[in-house]
Amino acid sequence: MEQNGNIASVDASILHADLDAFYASVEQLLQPDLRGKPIAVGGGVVLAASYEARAFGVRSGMPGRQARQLCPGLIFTGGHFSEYQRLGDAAIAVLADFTPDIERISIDEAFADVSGSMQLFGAPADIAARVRARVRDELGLPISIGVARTKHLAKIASQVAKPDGLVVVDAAGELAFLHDLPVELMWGVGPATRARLADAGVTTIGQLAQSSTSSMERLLGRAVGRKLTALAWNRDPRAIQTQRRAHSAGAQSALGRRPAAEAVFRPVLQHLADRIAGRLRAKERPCRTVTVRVRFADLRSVTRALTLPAPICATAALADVATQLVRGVLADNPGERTISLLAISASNLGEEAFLQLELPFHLADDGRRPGTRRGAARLRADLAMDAIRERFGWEAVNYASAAPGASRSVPDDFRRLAEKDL
DNA sequence: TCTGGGGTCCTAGGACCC
DNA sequence: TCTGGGGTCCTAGGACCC
Repeated sequence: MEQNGNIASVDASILHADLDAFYASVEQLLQPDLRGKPIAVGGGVVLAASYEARAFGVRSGMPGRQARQLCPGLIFTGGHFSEYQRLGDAAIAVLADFTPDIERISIDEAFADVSGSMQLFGAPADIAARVRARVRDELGLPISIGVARTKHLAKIASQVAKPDGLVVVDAAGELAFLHDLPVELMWGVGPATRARLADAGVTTIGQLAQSSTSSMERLLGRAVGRKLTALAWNRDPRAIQTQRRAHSAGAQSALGRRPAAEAVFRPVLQHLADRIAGRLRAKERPCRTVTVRVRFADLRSVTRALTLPAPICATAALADVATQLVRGVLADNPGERTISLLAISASNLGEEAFLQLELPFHLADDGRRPGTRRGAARLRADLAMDAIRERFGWEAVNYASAAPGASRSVPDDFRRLAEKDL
């Protein structure tokens, strides 16, 4: 179109593509008798709800019981985990046929910058239409796309486009499009921020734009206030990040109501540590900081972190540090005798291959002295286990002290869908 | 008798160093 | 002896997103 690349760059050329009600749509694709019906993926909690179910007020994250009350005919289904992964990847691959500049946000969502693709494939709006048609024809799934000059606006546009739609915001119409919308459509405005803004009389993005940055900073804190005013004027030129590595890896398990006893929490921590440490070893990214979270029966939760002098990636080392931290939490909260959730997170991840470290550090029983010989033996055992799992599947071997499937929690296959690349 | 599980970023206070 | 400031790392908690 234009000879000058700079002119193209001010056009609306960022796409945000978002598969609609993704897990629910996959189930309706695989089970044709469920099409047109209110369905939910999950059980104890709704992980995804079809649009037919959303019409009754069913939302993801909602307890299953409440969802059933809102929608008596609701059908719970799910379980095609490998199909979720395959179809999510396939949809992103369609996008990748039009541009290499893709930032994948999750299994069902991605940004794409097509500013360099226009000579080959036409205007961004045409590219978006072709992506939608191909995902529908080749995969059988509905996908909504927003097109705008910035990521944030493209994201809002795709939300407005749902379900199964396309919204293009051209450069001249940005603020007119934005300012009538409610503040909660902005990335970063959740229940707490929405309530604070409402108390100040701000419910639309336009009203937020009319407020001074300093008043928003006082109301919401420096970073949030500054960010939201920038977003309200569409002054947020963040670039597509094609290569993103996670900064932490974690795992958690809801327990129902269990006594706060070592015999209860130790096997759970062992299992969580096993899952996390296996990922760290697979990507050769040992961690230096270990954080645990203990949630009590009343849903109050307490976190405790420890940063080690050297990185670790042995399952037993991670489990031991986590156990000591949980002991500390319980000792400091003697009134709490019931726990409802345990979580471990590993952060401060190294870039170096752990195999090239001198020897893995292990926090000894006195909490200070490195037990390097023990650590090396533990790591060798882990690597042998990793190799067996690589060949025969994750369930083929286990630590005797771990608690596989300890509660009626989500299957590990499902958990893996949400893991980000380390 | 049931409020999941994987992440990111920000804030505030304290320790420590220069 | 008193006084001051900036930078970095760490910890605990909170809000948010998918």
